[in-house]
Amino acid sequence: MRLIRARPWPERPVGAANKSGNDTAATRLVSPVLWPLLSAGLCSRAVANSRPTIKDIARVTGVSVATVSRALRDLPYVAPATRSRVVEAAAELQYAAHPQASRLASGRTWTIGVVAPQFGTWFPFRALGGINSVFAKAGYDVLISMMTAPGDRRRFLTDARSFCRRVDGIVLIDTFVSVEGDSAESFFDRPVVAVGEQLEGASSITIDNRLAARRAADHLIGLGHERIGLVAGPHLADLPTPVPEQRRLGYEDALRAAGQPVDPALMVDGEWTAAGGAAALSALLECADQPTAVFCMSDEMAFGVLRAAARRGLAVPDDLSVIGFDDHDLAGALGLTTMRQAVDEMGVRAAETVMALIDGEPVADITWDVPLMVRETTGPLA
Amino acid sequence: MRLIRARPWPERPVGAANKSGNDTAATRLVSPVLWPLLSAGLCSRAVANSRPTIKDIARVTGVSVATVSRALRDLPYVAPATRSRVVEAAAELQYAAHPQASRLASGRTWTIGVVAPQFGTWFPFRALGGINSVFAKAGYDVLISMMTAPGDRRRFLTDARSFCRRVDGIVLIDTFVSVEGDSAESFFDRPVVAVGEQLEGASSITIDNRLAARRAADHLIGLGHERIGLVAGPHLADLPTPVPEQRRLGYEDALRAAGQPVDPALMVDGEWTAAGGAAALSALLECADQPTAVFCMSDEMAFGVLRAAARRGLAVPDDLSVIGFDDHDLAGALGLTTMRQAVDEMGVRAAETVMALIDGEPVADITWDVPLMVRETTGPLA
DNA sequence: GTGCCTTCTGTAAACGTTTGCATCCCTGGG
DNA sequence: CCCAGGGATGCAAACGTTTACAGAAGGCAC
Repeated sequence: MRLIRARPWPERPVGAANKSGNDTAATRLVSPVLWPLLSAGLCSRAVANSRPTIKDIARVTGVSVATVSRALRDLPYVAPATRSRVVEAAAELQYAAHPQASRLASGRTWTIGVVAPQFGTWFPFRALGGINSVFAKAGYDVLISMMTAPGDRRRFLTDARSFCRRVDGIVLIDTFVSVEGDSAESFFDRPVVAVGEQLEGASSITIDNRLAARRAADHLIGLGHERIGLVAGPHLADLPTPVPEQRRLGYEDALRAAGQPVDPALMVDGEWTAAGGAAALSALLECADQPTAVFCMSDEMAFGVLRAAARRGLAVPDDLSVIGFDDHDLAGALGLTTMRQAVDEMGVRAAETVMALIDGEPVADITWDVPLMVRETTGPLA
Repeated sequence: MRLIRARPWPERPVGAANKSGNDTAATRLVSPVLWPLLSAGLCSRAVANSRPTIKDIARVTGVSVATVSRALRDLPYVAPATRSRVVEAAAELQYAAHPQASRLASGRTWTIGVVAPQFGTWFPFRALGGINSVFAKAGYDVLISMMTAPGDRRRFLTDARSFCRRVDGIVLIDTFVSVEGDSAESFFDRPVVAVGEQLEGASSITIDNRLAARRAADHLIGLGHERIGLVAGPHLADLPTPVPEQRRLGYEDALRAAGQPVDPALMVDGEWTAAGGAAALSALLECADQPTAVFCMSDEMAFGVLRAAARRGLAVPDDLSVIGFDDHDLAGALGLTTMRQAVDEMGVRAAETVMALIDGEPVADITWDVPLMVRETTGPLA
């Protein structure tokens, strides 16, 4: 991709030339259209700085700024001939509206805020990819913001209030913020869509974690396994998410429905990381009655489990079946059986939902399906 | 994290109440400070909408808006007593400056644009994490933008020009944009820092791909390997990056320095994906003279190679040594020997560099070190 | 011809800040 | 006592749009 030169009249010593009007042809670097205006001293600072304003277009075309504004925004009540003259002049001058001015006057920012506790982990990152692709097409800017635990509450509130004003709508990703005594929409004063969580006053795009976990465990049970370990993700101190609990409950649901005992010794902590998953498998294998299958609450932990199994010489799935949760980028290539959480698609849908809300259309909460992806790490009990 | 109620005077039917002044005590939901102003009809629309402006603070404290503006921004020439009165009133009214208005008047947007060809891949994502953490602390907003091949050039240019105006500085991640006939800085009219690429007129944070690749191959050579395969990433059609070629050259440098032949049959395409890496290993193993070690241009491809090796019953590193490139999140946990490209640190540095440029400080280009991380997938020739 | 739409255009007032300049007051040196 | 100087403050003009409102011109029915 090549960018062509964007500034046809660059770096001229503005103030002097503009005011004294003693330019010679040699120093003329301005657009032919603009030149008469400049030399007549009719030019605003912005133009001299090579940024034409709506006023300059008005002067070039001989209409008022109001008409220019209407013409460029495709509003009605502009004569076709006038409109095309204005549009042409704008193109010639390479006019682009000053975003801040337009926003101040109209109140519309054409920006969407995407808020996540962090942008260093798989989930928000994948969601952001989907979200961004939609907004880019629709002409919205995407402003990202990490919502961290408020050390200074007053500062935090000011920031949050200020943030809202910069955007037309908000997408929350896994923030698990509870808005005390107020709905999300009225707190943020903007349409809000929550991905991966339920929030009062916000539309939500979620999955049924409990059901999905149950179906993962059911898959193992269906293969004949009777000792099924759980590699759980812990609660994070500053993130009050119900997700790990829901997945644990789903796992227990499946065991109970199958008449299997729920054994705390089979439930270990994997820290949401591959290294944690590897350690978790070691812990599980120290059980007197070792599991023949393991359900991991995330694919990353499952990768760790697979690695640890390989090092111990356990064959997967013959000696040990492993199922994950997420359908991480690498899961397919590594053959991991898992529950597919289509985060990018959820992000796309979240973006579409925000835009619908902004346009005043009614929307419904969505529970996204979590299909089982059977690959090569699960098999029948040997 | 809990958010306390942000709007002490919500949802009152503004126009009517404000103008007619017939409010009863029962409908009083406004702040005690604000109430007298409201009932006296002294209130601006923004306040009635529960957004106090600088004018309201001026009225409450009995000073001019200029003084309020100065006081809140810690400018000199404000009496301590005045300043504290203003600050208190602002806190009481939960005042936050209107971002667009402030930006229009001052020209400073307090926003940084981060541009990448896509936000769905490992590199820009990790970089964004580092970049965002810095800017969040420094009080900058982060605006992300995908730079896609311009289908409509005029539209693209307008967009680019408009984008620039929204930001104080720009971070380019792996965009490999060439700015025809103009330097990046003058094209964008803003300070520009490029991560992972060199660009005229931009400060760059890069690695020496050729040298790093050479050191990866040297590591294998040092272990005694004499048939070393290369799993290469292809050029992507719309992304004219020199990276794959540089890494290939580094690989060849190492072979030549060791007196080993450069055999085209040992260089195969891995498509930058794990699946592609797996396929690439299959191709390599069809050589008459099979490689005993493989250098992969990315960790993701290396993961695919490891997986394919395991399926074929090849022991790593005894039958096959594998080295990757990147130090992907999972590389450590999976024991992959690799060249560490500390993308998040590079992102942090890029962010700091942009801020330095904005503040007018001089900065130098940086070549980031790429250390060898020896783990468990490489070993001496058996 | 008159009155009334409709279409088109212009005037000017927002929008909520920042900032150059003028003014006022106070202090201290002469 | 006068005057210079500087701290503190206010006034008002930007900044570049959008938009309510007014008015002009033309068409049409009566």
